[in-house]
Amino acid sequence: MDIDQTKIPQATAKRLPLYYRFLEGLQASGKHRVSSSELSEAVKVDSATIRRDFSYFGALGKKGYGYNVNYLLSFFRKTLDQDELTKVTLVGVGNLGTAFLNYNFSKSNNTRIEMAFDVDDSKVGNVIGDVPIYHLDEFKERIANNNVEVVILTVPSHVAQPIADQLVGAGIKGILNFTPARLSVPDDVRVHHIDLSVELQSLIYFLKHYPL
Amino acid sequence: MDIDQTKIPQATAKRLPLYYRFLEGLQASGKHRVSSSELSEAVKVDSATIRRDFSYFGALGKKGYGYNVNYLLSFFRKTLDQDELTKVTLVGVGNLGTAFLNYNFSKSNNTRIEMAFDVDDSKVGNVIGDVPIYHLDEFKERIANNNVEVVILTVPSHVAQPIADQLVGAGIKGILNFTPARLSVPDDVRVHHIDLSVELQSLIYFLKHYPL
DNA sequence: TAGATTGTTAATCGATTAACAATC
DNA sequence: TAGATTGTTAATCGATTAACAATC
Repeated sequence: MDIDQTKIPQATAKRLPLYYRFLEGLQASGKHRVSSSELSEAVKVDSATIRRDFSYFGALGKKGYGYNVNYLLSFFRKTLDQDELTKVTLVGVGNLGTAFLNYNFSKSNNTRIEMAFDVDDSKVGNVIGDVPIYHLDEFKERIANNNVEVVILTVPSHVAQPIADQLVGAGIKGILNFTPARLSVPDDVRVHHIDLSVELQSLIYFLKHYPL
Repeated sequence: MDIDQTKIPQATAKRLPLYYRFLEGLQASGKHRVSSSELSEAVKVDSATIRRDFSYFGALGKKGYGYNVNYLLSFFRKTLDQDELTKVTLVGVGNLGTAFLNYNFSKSNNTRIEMAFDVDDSKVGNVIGDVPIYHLDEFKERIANNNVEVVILTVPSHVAQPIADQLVGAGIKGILNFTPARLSVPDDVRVHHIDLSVELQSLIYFLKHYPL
């Protein structure tokens, strides 16, 4: 029943959550109206890019006026499915995993870390940041009952691939991979990779070799 | 004394640390020779892209043979300044900050988190993962003695901008920003932004709207 | 030599952005 | 109307990749 959004560029799609979050802030502060140049200043994206991004969804603004905050927000709420709760699971309750459980991502969002998994029996049975920790062996049965599609993967890198295989076998369709390992997954599984050490290394490289 | 590397595309520069890490693994496993297609399989980057990336640095391989692991590795070691230690500081010892301190990034690398800072007196004076925690008020004087150029920023988002201003005032040139806030910094300061919640949101958006 | 694999050419693709006519 | 700001055109830019001549 979707309008064909296939043509929306990936770069645009990646910015949508950012726009959304800022618009929430605007609404909370009671603003009713915003221009692409104000938005640009706030989210650090060129104003032409913002107008172009919005235009993929039709004519959302009014010439000479700008955009109506409430309208834009409710439009993006639908577009981003902010009404449906997306259930997320975390696998690997180490340093980083624990931080994410406490952090709890979800703050006022449509996502919620429902459960976490680990193989360490001293962690299994505990609750961190309201999230219960189960043994990884129970993964498949637990998510089957729970309709989970996305996993945040924070395990040691040498077990990342076998565990990813297990997750995929259990029906997971999206993995947010914080492991250094490059995962091999079937075509219908989407992996977004955040490689913290590469990020730090490349920042340093840029600093030394691309003076501003 | 640098060769002019200004022309190396940013996309290439971002992949260098990745190549480097994988080559270290190859060397450790005793391999002497590797082809662009083997590399491609491992790091999930098209083999033509890899050859193109390498070619920015000259002819690093041999036709019909591939690349010599040791040679490539020592070349990239120089290029990535893996011999110089880059001192890094972490600001904001909350959940995420603590995870990074324990995690310690640096594992066998050229980076080391030297110090951490927070404003919470119950944290100041502690040591986490060998890293001492100081009060943020001491930031400027402590880094002045220490030659630190890069900060990992893991503070609450509502204080991110004022604290960034303070860091910049102390002479910091690179910030790895884990805050949702979009930072305004002078032109000569480089900010890489990792927005965890946007990453999760956009993964979910892709899953729902870009079926594979 | 025969086989393998590089380095590069050339085409394609996706994303960005200046500029401005349209129009509220 | 005068002023402001959109939505879009057109140009530019940066990155990717198929294909293949060169050559080890």
